Amino acid sequence: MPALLRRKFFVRSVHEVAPELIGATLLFNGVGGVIVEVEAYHQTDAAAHSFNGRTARNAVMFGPPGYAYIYRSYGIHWCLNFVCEPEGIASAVLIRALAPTHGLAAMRRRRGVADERLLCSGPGRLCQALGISDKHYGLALDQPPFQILARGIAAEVAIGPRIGITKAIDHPWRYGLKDSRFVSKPFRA
DNA sequence: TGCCCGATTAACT
DNA sequence: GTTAATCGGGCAA
Repeated sequence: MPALLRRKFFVRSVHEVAPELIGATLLFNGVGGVIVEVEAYHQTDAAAHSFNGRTARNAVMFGPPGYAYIYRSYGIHWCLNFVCEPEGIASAVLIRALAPTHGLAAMRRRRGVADERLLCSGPGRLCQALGISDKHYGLALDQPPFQILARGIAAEVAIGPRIGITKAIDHPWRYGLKDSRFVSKPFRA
């Protein structure tokens, strides 16, 4: 059984942590899969929610690393982030897609679709499939209901520009598992 | 208080 | 390819 990722794993630059999360396994109440797509957001990055300072919504980003930052997107969806860097840097990694491996039946029930590729291929879909919402804001990532398992072998990581943002669009801070069918959008070769 | 807009998704043509 | 759904944050007034 692979090692559980501890708090210390997240006390580093988002640009170091994000690619290392590719291939790790994320479980929430035992439901989840292999992380195949993430994006890094640093406080000095105009696209980050923490860029304009601390607010009620982003407060957990300004606290210690290793906790879940969850926010409402477009008034409809929930999105999950892992807070990184030493406390106060206010940076996080957005979890964008999983390859489902655990609890497929629960995911299909919550999502209302059968196709594996539509269960967790997108940040909003992933949260719906795992049952993650604002109730879980600020929870520790190294304790239940979260379980994050280190990847066993090195993963081939694809890199590209981030999706769905209008600021700082040129930074190549999106990371994916090379050739995975479960990413939300393909990476350019 | 009012207004604009977004780290999205699904259902359209 | 386009667009509606839906609501809290952030800022102007």
